[in-house]
Amino acid sequence: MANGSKSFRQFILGLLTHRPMSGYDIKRFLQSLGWLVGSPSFGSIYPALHTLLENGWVTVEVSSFENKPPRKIYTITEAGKSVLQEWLSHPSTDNAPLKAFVMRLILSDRLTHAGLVAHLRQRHAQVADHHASLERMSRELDEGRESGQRLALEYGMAVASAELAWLDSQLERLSQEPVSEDVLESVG
Amino acid sequence: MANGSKSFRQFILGLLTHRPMSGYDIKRFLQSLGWLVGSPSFGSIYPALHTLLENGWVTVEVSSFENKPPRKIYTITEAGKSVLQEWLSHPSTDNAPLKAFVMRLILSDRLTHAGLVAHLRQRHAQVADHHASLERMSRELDEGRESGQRLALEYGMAVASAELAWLDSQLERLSQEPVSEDVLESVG
DNA sequence: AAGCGCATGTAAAAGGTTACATGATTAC
DNA sequence: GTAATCATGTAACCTTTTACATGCGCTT
Repeated sequence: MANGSKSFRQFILGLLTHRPMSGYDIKRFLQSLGWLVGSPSFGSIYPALHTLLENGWVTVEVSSFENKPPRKIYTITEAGKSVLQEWLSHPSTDNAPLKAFVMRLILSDRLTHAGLVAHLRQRHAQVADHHASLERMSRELDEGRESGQRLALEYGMAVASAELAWLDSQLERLSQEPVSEDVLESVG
Repeated sequence: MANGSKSFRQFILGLLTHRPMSGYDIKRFLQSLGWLVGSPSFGSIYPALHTLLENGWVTVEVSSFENKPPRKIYTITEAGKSVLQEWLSHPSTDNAPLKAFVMRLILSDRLTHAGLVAHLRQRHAQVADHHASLERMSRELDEGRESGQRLALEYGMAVASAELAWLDSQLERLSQEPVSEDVLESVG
């Protein structure tokens, strides 16, 4: 494929469902999100937008806004919404150039209730595996030796535990909450 | 530089201070560590080892071990220990191809007590910034709108909080614990 | 008119994965 | 003898960063 990875273009396309944005807007948004999704450079953002445009999934409009240099505002098209929905419908089996879990979480407005639950559950399973792996390594490690490695394992387990707790609480909340109209809608 | 990023070669070199390993060993070790540091492929591990060898920072020994196919065991040299120490001595200002914090944590055996504290403190400051950024975004977000984004922010804050708590507890422990001989030694 | 912040763009280089090729050893 | 696991290696490809180049509009 031409420019940027598929999942990255998909994510940008998804962001444009929130509101029309320029490349600069996207950069700032991702920057403030920090390492939750990473902070891609302009060198990957602009080409990705060009590809989305070529595919007809977005439209551009140059907008000179209040004494500011002209900006290119990108808006998602119906075709764009359609392919996005198609992408979001099948769960991400592929690997994650940017943190796939958070990307999908940010776009979870466009997921069904069941889709969101499935996504959280899948993550829960993965993190539980990860935690178990670290715990096994920790047991196999000699007492006293390689204190740095032990420190890293404890760090990993602490973070994984917190993530599992959060996922549990969200899944709990989702199981109690009545299914709202919002999350049932698929395409806007 | 020739093969692999500098920080990746540095990390591999550091792992060899624990014990001599083959490329295969390194792969399995990183695999069980999961996404704590990422799981680089053989295509990046072997070339990195070759570069370390060319620089004279490691030596190889082919070892046919108990009915198994021959393996190339890499051992760190004195020159290797020297450059590793040099790398570890100045704090990582540069960006992180693999998770720099965890990499350094795993190698923290070779850090001084003060060096480890500094490393944890630096991470603490970064995570605190990150958390503050997410909190600010959360406040700026309209109620009810963009529920996915809010979910992602809460996720990020939950994980960041847990990390801060862990870092606090470790820094607390390190401030109480008498400085041991182990962590004062720099080169073995 | 020089400088700065905003904004877009692109080519080259770096970094890493995928896919393939090779070969030894054990088990069937 | 052939399949499976262990083990090493490499080249082509993909993605992303780095480092530039460009230009508008405001301020001094």
